[in-house]
Amino acid sequence: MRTRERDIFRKYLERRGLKLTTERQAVFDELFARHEHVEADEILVRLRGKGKKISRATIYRTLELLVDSGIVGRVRIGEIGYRYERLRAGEHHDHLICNECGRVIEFFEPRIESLQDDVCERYGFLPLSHSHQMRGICRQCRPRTSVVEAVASAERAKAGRRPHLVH
Amino acid sequence: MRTRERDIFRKYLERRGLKLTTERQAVFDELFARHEHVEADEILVRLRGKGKKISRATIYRTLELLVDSGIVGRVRIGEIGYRYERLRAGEHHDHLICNECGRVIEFFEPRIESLQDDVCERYGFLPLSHSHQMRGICRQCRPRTSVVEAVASAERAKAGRRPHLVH
DNA sequence: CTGCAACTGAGACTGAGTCGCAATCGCATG
DNA sequence: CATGCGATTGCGACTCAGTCTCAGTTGCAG
Ligand SMILES: [Mn+2]
Ligand SMILES: [Mn+2]
Ligand SMILES: [Zn+2]
Ligand SMILES: [Zn+2]
Repeated sequence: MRTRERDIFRKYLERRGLKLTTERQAVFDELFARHEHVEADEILVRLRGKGKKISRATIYRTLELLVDSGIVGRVRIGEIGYRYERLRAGEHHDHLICNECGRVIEFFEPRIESLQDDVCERYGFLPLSHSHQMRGICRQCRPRTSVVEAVASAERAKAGRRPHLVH
Repeated sequence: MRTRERDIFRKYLERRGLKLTTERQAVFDELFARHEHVEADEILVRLRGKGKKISRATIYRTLELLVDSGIVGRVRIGEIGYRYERLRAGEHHDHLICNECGRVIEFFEPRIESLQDDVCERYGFLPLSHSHQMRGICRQCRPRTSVVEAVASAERAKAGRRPHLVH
């Protein structure tokens, strides 16, 4: 399984004169085992839990390679740090993030993508990448959290760790 | 000047039983003096440069209040840390960020905003905030950096600090 | 004037991510 | 098999934005 992306990775390493070591294999396998948004240290504990011996530095170094090769995405989901996710070649998506349960919903809206290009053209800007995410309350959490309560919740949170309400 | 936002801030503090101290005034003034995307430590050195005595902790604490009050925005422009910008009440914008010169261009595209709501509705998601930014090469940097060179540049950068090409 | 909660500065602390380096590996060559 | 050599790894030190603690200060209400 995942031979498609494994090939891309192997070729990427080859082209750079790098080696497909067992450590790099292990990180790859862990990331491509299932689709999720996982942080670097989580990968570390999982691999260690499986009895594999690997260091934190190697995890980070390998993630960098995977991201550069284009088959892994690095996204800011929470306030701090990055999460990594496998990508299917040629596909793209953006994220909805629930402030209550942390759930991550992926979406793709071609009309938004196309309007982005319009905007860039308007400014003579050559787009190379973008990140677009919305934060709020997901379907599962909505019944429990009405609109007014959501605002109140944000209000309350100001005492402790407030959800990242940029803009 | 900026009495509109200053009033909002004052009322915000009042409602919470907090005080409008000289330190908080100073941070407010520095932020609202001109429109830009500035980091916390930059505010510190500027205020110190003006002979004001203020601590880093107070800067951060005040910025948190300003963001909570809704008159200041906190954005991730670079790879690390946040930048702060004054906001005009009721207005909103997103960002284009140049990978070459760091310039930040603000844009607002109502059709994107509206499509965002469509997407959220599709998933039963209640949107509370969003962040949307595109990275690439700005008009000023484009003549010097052709499309192919931009890719090559990204390629080259993989050795050193690569530009944040998420997705 | 007094009391008390809000504030502040200084510096210790946290935690994600990076870096330097010595030991090791994988492989090609003779 | 021995040698050479760049790539790789683990370890731990390090960085740096941001947070926290705490003791001393301020400012207002009673
Ligand atoms: Mn995703
Ligand atoms: Mn802006
Ligand atoms: Zn949820
Ligand atoms: Zn530029």
